[in-house]
Amino acid sequence: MSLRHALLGLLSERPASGYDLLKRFETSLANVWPATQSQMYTELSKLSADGLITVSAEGPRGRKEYTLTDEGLTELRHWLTETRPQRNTRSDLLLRVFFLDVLPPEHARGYLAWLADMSQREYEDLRRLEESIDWGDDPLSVNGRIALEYGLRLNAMRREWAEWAADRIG
Amino acid sequence: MSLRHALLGLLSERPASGYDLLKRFETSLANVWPATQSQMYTELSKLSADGLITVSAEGPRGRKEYTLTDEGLTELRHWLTETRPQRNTRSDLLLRVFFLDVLPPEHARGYLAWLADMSQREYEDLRRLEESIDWGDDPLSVNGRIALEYGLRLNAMRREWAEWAADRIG
DNA sequence: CATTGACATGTCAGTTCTGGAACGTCTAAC
DNA sequence: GTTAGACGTTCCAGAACTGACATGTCAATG
Repeated sequence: MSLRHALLGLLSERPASGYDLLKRFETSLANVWPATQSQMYTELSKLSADGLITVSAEGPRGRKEYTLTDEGLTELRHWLTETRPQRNTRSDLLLRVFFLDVLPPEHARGYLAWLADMSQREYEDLRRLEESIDWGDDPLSVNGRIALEYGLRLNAMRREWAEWAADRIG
Repeated sequence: MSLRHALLGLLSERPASGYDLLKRFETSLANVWPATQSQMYTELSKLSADGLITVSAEGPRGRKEYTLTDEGLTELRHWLTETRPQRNTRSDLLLRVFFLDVLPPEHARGYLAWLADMSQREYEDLRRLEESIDWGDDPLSVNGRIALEYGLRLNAMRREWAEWAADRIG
C-alpha cells in the first residue's frame, strides 16, 4: 500500500508524468521500494480517482502531468506522522540461512562467501554513486544522502556478518 | 514464491502437520518470512499436489502429517544452490526517509529518534531471546544463531544510523 | 457434564503484485 | 523519407497475499 505514498512523495517535489516518475523511481526509490511500470500507472489512476493528485497538464503523446493536490499533501503528511512502519520485511537471503544445513558445509560456506562478495560489490557501487552525485544543501540531497548512508552501513555490516558466519560453519 | 521453500525447509528437519508448521513459523521464520495461516495451508495443498511433500500420516481432528519427498528435497537443494536471492526488499522505513523534508525538522528528528528507540528495543528483545535459548551443536542451532546474529547487528547498525541521521537534520 | 482452550483444517472475497503484451507518438539521425 | 529509439499509456492473466470467517475435535478443569 506504500507505493501510493512513494508516488505522493515524489509528486510533492514537483509535478510529473507517469513516465517521469518511472525514471525517477529507477534512480532512487527502486532500492527501497521496487515497483513495476504497470503498478505505477495503475496506482496513478487510483490516486487521481481518489483526488489525491490531479492531471495538471496534457502533453504530446498523451502525456499526462500529475500534480499533488492539497488533499494529497495532507495524506502524505498523515502517513509520515501518524502511521508507523510495521510490515516485517521478507528476506530471501536470511531464509536460506535457516536451511543451510541441508547442503554440504563447503556449499554453505560458498553461499556465505557469495553473500560477502555481493555486499562488498554493492557497497562499492554505492560509494561510487555517492561520489558521482553533487550533493547540495537542498532537502532531497540531505534525505538521499541519509538513505544512501543506510545502504552503505547495511552492506558493510552484511559483509562482516557473512564472513563471521562462514567461520562458524564446518 | 519462497513460502514454498520455507515449508520445504522446515519439513526437511522432520515431518509435521500444518498446525505444527504454523507454530514453528511463529517462533523462528516469522522474522524473516511472515506468512499467514491461510497462506500456509494453501501452500501445503499445492506442494502436496505437486508431489514435493506427501501426507505420511493422519491423526485425530483431521490432522495431516506431511513428509518431504525426494523430489521435494531436490527442489529445496536446487533453490539453495542454483537460485540467488534477488528481490530487493521493500523498506517502509527507508521510504519515509526520502520524504522527511515535507515535515518540519523537529518532526523529522522525532521519527528518527523513534526509529533509534525501536531498534534498541528490538536489539534487546533479540538478546533476551538469545539468552533464553539453549543453543546446542545441532544444525538448526547453528543456523538459528547465525540468523539471530544478523538481527542483532542490523538493529545495532540501525540505531547508530538513526542517531547519526537525526544529527544531520536541521 | 459443561465449558474452555488448544488443536486442526478449510474457504473466500478482495487487493496487490508480476511480467508481460499491445498500442501509438515524436524526434533525431541517416 | 524512413527508421530507430526514446517517449508515453493502457490492459490483462495469473500468482501471491491479507484478513477474515467457518467448522469441528479432543483433553483437561471445575
